[in-house]
Amino acid sequence: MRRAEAKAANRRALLDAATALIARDGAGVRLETIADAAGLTTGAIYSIFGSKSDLLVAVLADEISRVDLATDGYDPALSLAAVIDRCVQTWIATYSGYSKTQAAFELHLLLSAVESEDLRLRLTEMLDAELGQLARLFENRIIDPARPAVRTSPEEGMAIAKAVKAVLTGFGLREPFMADVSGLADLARQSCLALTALARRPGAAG
Amino acid sequence: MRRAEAKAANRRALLDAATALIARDGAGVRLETIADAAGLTTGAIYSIFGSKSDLLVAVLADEISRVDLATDGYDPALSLAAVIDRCVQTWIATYSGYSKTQAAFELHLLLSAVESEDLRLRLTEMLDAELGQLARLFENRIIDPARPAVRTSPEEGMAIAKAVKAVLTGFGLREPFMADVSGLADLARQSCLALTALARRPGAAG
Amino acid sequence: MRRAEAKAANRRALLDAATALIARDGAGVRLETIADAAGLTTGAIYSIFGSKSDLLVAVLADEISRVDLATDGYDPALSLAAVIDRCVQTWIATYSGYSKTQAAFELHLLLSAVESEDLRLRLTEMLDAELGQLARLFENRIIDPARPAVRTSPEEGMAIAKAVKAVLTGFGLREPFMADVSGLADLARQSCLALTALARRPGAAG
Amino acid sequence: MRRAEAKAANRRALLDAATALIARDGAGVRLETIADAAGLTTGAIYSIFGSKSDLLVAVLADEISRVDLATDGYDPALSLAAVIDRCVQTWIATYSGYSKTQAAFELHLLLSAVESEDLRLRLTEMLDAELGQLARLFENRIIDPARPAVRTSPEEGMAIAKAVKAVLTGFGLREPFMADVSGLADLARQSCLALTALARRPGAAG
DNA sequence: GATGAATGAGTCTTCATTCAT
DNA sequence: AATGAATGAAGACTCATTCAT
Repeated sequence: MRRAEAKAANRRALLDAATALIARDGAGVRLETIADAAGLTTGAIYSIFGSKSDLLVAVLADEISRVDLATDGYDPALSLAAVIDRCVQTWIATYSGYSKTQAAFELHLLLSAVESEDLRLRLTEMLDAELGQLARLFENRIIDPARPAVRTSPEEGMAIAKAVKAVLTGFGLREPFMADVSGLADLARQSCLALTALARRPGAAG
Repeated sequence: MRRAEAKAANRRALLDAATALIARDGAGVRLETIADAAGLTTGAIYSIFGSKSDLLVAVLADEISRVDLATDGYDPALSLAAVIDRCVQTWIATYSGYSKTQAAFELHLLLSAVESEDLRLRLTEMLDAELGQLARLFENRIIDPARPAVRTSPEEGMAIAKAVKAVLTGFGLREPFMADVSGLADLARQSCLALTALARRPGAAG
Repeated sequence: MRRAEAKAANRRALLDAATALIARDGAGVRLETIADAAGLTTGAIYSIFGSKSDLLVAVLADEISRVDLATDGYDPALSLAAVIDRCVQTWIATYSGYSKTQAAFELHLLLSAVESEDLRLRLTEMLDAELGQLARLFENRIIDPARPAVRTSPEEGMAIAKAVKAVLTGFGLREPFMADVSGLADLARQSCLALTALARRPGAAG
Repeated sequence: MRRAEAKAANRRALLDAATALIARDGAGVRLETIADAAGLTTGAIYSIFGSKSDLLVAVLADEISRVDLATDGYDPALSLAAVIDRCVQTWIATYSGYSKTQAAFELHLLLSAVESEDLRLRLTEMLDAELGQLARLFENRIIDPARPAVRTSPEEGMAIAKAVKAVLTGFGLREPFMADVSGLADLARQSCLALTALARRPGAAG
């Protein structure tokens, strides 16, 4: 089984090299650059992934699966705000932690997917799955600690998931184009927390 | 001065053609395609703009200046929520109105800006100016109609401007990758309105 | 007659600008660069010269006519060596005097003429005329001061003219590609003087 | 090692095609023309040489190395005149033998080298090496058969080398621009032989 | 399974030239 | 006579992809 092991190792090396290079230079990186960084050749990419597009998809899936892990094991007793806060913190830690390259990475991939129908469809699938996970995290949550019986509906969970993702994506995308980024992470956090309003029922306001 | 007029007309024709084509096919469009659509030749693009990169910048500036016009003339008496609502409505009308092409257009431009340092710098400048306009729109606004004397500070105006822009950008970017987009515009609107929470002072909550 | 004067002035300005720029950048210079340097536009070049090729010919003719002037008025009593020496001195003074740009200029023109049949033919004509002048300068000259009656024949004059021109051209062409150019002008001079041997008859050696 | 062989063969085919085409059409030849003539594609040129400029350098180096071979194995006992004569004969045989194309070829390369700083520097290096070889060929040679002990110094060898090269270059360059080229090769030969005068010491004349 | 040399389609850019003003 | 905006043909270079080894 040496062959299989070697192939898996090469696969991982290419994935890592691609992730780092896409984050730095965008999805426009040359395959040769990626192959060189992984100590292989472009031919290996075709042996393992089949095409550049497929490599991008694999890189994206790999990245999303890492984030997915982070959405596991949230205490069902946490309030909506607390869950949102943890999600955002995780997101910020994940993306800012890698000194902005990770945020750039996702943006690069998302944006290049706009150009490719093939990539777009697969990405839609993956993002939808991610959204579903997030939505489940946000449903059946206490909205107002003063009224613990009132919980978010699945629809509200999905709405909040979409909104949270949009906010994080938006901040991530805008960040490279902002002259003053001080306090931006905190603003992103506050903005996400403000989204709890999406679950606040008219009747509850009284 | 026929010459100047002709040049201005050609410039506009190229700008319009480029805007439409970038929205449809991305910033990767061939210059010849743009030139053909404008009834001119690639040489004209170089005569007028100097390079493809400069054409992109011009298209972007042109587009932003159109949006700028939309931020003029807001009644100073409007509440924060009302102003945000109007902004979002304008944005939705502008971008959704063009059946997704405009959103795609901005994303395409952002994409190419991420790849090009030159473009990124100029875009930063333009977006900063746009953010400033928006911030001024949101400052000194009534937060809670019940207490008309309490107004948003310039800092809050800027924070809300950044957040609103992030939300709209995020929804715009995510939209092409969502399986179910029904009610998305309304969700975007509600999300932006939720951002009024960014101006709600701790002391005011009591 | 203002028109004619202005045209002549423009013609001269373009000629000077072209000469300087070709010497610096080669015959590949853009017409716009030349026009700019002359304070005119490319259209003016077409009004005055008709085409780039014609401009190059005009520049060349202009340059040769300047050198022609230098071949006038040589004392018929001078020996062959003395005449050669004066020619070389003049050449060196002319070309080195302009801090190497003039030599580069002629080389640029000669070399670009290799590419264009049209230019080549006209250049052949002009260089032939120049060669004829030079040949007349070298014919009927005293070869050996000890035997003043023995003179160079017209054929010898032509042969020496061709050889002198070849030597000067060769040094001029090689010069930009030499690491050590110290003493090169003197070497060129000595080489030309050595060419007097072309007129030394076998019988004269005894 | 079939791969390496194939690559070497392709390299040679491109070099040969480039040499022939540059001689015929100048350094301005299209890469596609060269590739076609070699039975390859432009991509191969980039794979093997990296750029057009590098191809030109390779062609030049290749050509010079061929001439280098011709400077080997000269009998140390030959007199200066004899060595010069052999060099010139070789040169004439090489360049005239190819019915003007080789001369044109070198001129074309020199031309493009004048325009490109990069090429110029590399050419300077190569020509300097060539000059060194030639200089060694001319040093320690008998100047006057009557006085075999008197030999050329290294400095004289270098001076003669420079002069011989200049003469040959000059004749090569002028040749395409001469109306009457009959006897030109012989004139070039006689001119080079006349350069032995550069080694004739004042004291030796008595 | 990996190599890497070669492919070949794709596109930006340059610039001599034209011509309406 | 000069302007300068536009033309349009030409050509270098890139890079994802293929395939014989």
